[in-house]
Amino acid sequence: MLHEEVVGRIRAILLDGEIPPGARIPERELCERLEISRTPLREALKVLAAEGLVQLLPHRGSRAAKLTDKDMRDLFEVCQGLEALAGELACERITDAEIDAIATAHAAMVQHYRDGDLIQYYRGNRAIHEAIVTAAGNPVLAGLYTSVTARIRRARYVTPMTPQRWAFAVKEHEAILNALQRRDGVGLAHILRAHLRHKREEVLQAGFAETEGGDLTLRIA
Amino acid sequence: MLHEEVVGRIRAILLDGEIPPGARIPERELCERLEISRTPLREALKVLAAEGLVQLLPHRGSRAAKLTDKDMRDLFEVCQGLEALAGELACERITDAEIDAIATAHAAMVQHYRDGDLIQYYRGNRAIHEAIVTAAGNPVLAGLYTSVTARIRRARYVTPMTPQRWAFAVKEHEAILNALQRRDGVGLAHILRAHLRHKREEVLQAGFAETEGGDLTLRIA
DNA sequence: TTTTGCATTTTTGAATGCAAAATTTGGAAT
DNA sequence: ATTCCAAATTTTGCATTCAAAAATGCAAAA
Repeated sequence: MLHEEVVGRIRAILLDGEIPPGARIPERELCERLEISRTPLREALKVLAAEGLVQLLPHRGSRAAKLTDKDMRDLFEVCQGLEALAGELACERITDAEIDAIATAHAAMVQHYRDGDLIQYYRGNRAIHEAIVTAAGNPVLAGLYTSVTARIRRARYVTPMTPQRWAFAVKEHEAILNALQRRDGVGLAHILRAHLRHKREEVLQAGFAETEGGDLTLRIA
Repeated sequence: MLHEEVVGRIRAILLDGEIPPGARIPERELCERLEISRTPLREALKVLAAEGLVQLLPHRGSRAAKLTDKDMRDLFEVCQGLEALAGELACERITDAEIDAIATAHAAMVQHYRDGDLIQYYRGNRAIHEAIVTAAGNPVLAGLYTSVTARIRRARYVTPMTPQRWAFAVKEHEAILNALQRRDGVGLAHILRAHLRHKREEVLQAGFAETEGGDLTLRIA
């Protein structure tokens, strides 16, 4: 198994919440499970620590990183900046085909909204944001975005989605698609920022309780 | 020696250009020099690879990362976004004392400009930008900024600084300080973006020739 | 019953050793 | 002289091993 693959698999374990935030990472167990020895495992853990997903305590092992409210706020702030930048760049560089693909994804997402399928809605939502970042054509930006969103998602916050908020989010997405189609970079940046600011407010207001055995289910309040 | 220290020392070696971009990283030599064995060294190299300073080639060792023009462009673009964000946040959060400190640093930098001391000027310049990022009060942002600027600086580009360009850069810095003092976040963001865009154009135009034994001296054309 | 000090066990962090892969070297054939 | 191929050497990647640090458990004392 290649180094990058080891990193990827542990990252997945963390993102899936299989090892909850704050929990110790059992080296021996992971070694057995991944069928590797401690050396490559530890190399991977150090990389993930640099990414912010793992916390290394000298001589006291590693833990799955636990985010504070402040961390969460900071991450959202950066994410806003990255998405706004991506939106501006995307408007300069996106192809018609890419716009069409996003429009299709948008329509599918709206259908999930109408169906009341929150999980599929979130999935589609994410795909759209990622498509915009990809369309920006900047791998450095894409890398940072992936890393930051992973850390946010890692904090398995569960905001109770209200019908009003949901409806509003969909409206915002209409505006996002519209700005993209008009290739209005500045406008898109503004909308994306506002969109994320709202999301952040919801999340922080809900307290995104990062508890050990926290439940993962998406709720509709 | 602690893990973080090993990473730091190797990073310094790379940033100093002691191992030039594209050159192989001699594991054995570095081990002897840092007086550590290969295990911790390799852990550090993997972390630096995740940061983008080192390139790992499976079964073929590691090299100091070499940036293409595209990489450089991407890094500058992201840097612009990060600084703009930092500027906006800084205007919301900066204290009077911090503004005073930056004003002092600015004055010192202008004096270096008048003295024609390019090295000191660059040093002061960097300090100001870093102070703005710090004033944003967002460690996540600060971390990304550090990492991105390190990679840019790593590409020891040497733009021949012309008197006109230098004078213009100083003018821009006056505007930066002014916007900060007025706490005009949007304005500051714009200025910072333009400032970096100009810098990028200079660098890319100069070709930032990333040659093995490239000279490190700062020039005034 | 709770707390403190010490011995034991476990776990971490690093060095060494070994097998596999790649590079280099040397020689032969064209 | 050049090119191609095979052997030798070097280097990589990982498993194992070893020393040190921290956690645990237990007994004795308050």
